[in-house]
Amino acid sequence: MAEAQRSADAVARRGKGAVFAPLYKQIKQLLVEGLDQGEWKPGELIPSEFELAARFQVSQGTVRKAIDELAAEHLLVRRQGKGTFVATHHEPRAQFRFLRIVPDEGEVVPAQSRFLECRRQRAAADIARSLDLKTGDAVVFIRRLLLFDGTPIVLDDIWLPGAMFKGLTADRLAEYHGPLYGLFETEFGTRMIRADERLRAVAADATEAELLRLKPGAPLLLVERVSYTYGERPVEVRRGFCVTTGYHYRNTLT
Amino acid sequence: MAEAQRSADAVARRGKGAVFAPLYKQIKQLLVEGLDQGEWKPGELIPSEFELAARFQVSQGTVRKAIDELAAEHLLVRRQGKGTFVATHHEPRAQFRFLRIVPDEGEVVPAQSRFLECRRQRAAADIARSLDLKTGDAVVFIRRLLLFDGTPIVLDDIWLPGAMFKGLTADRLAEYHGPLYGLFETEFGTRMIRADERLRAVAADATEAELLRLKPGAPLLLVERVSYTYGERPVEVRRGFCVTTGYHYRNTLT
DNA sequence: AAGTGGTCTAGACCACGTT
DNA sequence: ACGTGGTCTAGACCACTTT
Repeated sequence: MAEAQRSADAVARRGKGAVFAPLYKQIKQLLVEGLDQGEWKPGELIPSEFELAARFQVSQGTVRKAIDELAAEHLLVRRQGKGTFVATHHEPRAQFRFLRIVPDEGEVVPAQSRFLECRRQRAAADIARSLDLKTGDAVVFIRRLLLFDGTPIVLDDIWLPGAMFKGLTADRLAEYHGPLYGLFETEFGTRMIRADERLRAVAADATEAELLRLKPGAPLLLVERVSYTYGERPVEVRRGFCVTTGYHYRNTLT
Repeated sequence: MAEAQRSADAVARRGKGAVFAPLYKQIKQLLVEGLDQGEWKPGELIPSEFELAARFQVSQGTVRKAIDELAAEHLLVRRQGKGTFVATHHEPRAQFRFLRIVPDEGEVVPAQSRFLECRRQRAAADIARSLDLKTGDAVVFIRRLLLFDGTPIVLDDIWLPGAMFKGLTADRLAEYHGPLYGLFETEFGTRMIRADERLRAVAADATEAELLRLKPGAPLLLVERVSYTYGERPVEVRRGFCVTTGYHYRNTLT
């Protein structure tokens, strides 16, 4: 593309007072839309950089920069010699990205899930607000225990938008093995890509104490999470009560 | 630089069985060494991309990629039209990078520090191990309260290598205003660039309860931090006891 | 006007994986 | 041998800041 053409494009890209976005950001946005709309599904190979460059009428380097950022955000995964793939919660590398509770010593080992409840209900005001729903809208409520080495360590209460998770039942959960986000991705086409968490220390109430085999009043780490899919759309609220004797929540500040 | 020369370099870069590193990674390493050795100090302007390219005998694009990564890691800060600067804990943008305790509602506001203790002591075994010291080596111990809006919210116990923080006294702390890491950077030439944290819920003991105006046994969020400077060298151990009523620890999973 | 980082392009070659 | 991503270069122009 000639330089004069480039300049014209750069100008054309801005509307009257509209926000300016570099070409590679626009390409990035187009790729996210493709992912969001399911053009390429988790685990699949996306077109090569040159193919995408031809499709979008830009140079390969511009596509590369867009993909670079998407790979940094874990939406895509590059594999040298093979191509670029849509990230999935099923691959081992992504397995522990959202699991921050680990044993003080020893290996990070997959946890076992025990589902206690799974039913449809109407969203309370706070849950509805977090999920961008209206109070009283249908939600799926899940309660489960995470066991490490046979010991219950985390009690999770989870709320999901009912419209998005039709057909999610206790049986479906019980027969599934692997990370919950893998199930959501494969069975319901909803991929979690980001989450905000708020952590607190609280005293265990009677229910939590019984399920986690503690005395009421024992300190628990409460992790309140809101997870987002493509386009910053909230799709999960989770409250995890964690036993932190022998286990901790790990974090790296960068 | 001619392509044949390039190839020769690429081969020359590998020793016998030595690890391969792309040129830009090597440039990045050289820049980190310059930062570590104080060639450019926090807040200062580093040479332009073209100057660095000339110095290291590579193209500007290669220097750019090295700087890109260092900027992503918050070691450098780019400012369009002005140049690239060494990151500092004094600038507002970096102010809250290591402060994760925030009020549930309202603005993130700077906390007030009240120093309770500052003395030299011999390192206990666990502290020594975390700081890469020997048990019994000199360390500086600091105890302080962080107050938000006049209320004590965090009790921090901090250990620093004695050799690195000669001359750090209670008076020095008391007369200083601003983030602790700013003081460390300016007065002791030690810049914190990364930290690992382990979070737990614990019950307040008598001392913690008194200082934080709680009842003994009240749940507290315990944040154990090890901070690192250039080259992954640990330089601080911190144990923060946090009141999480009205405040929480915020985190984003990406 | 001059200097800096920011974007975009085009083309070369290297490293890796598959055919 | 071929196709993919990964690195490196060179040069153009844009956007921002200071002189």
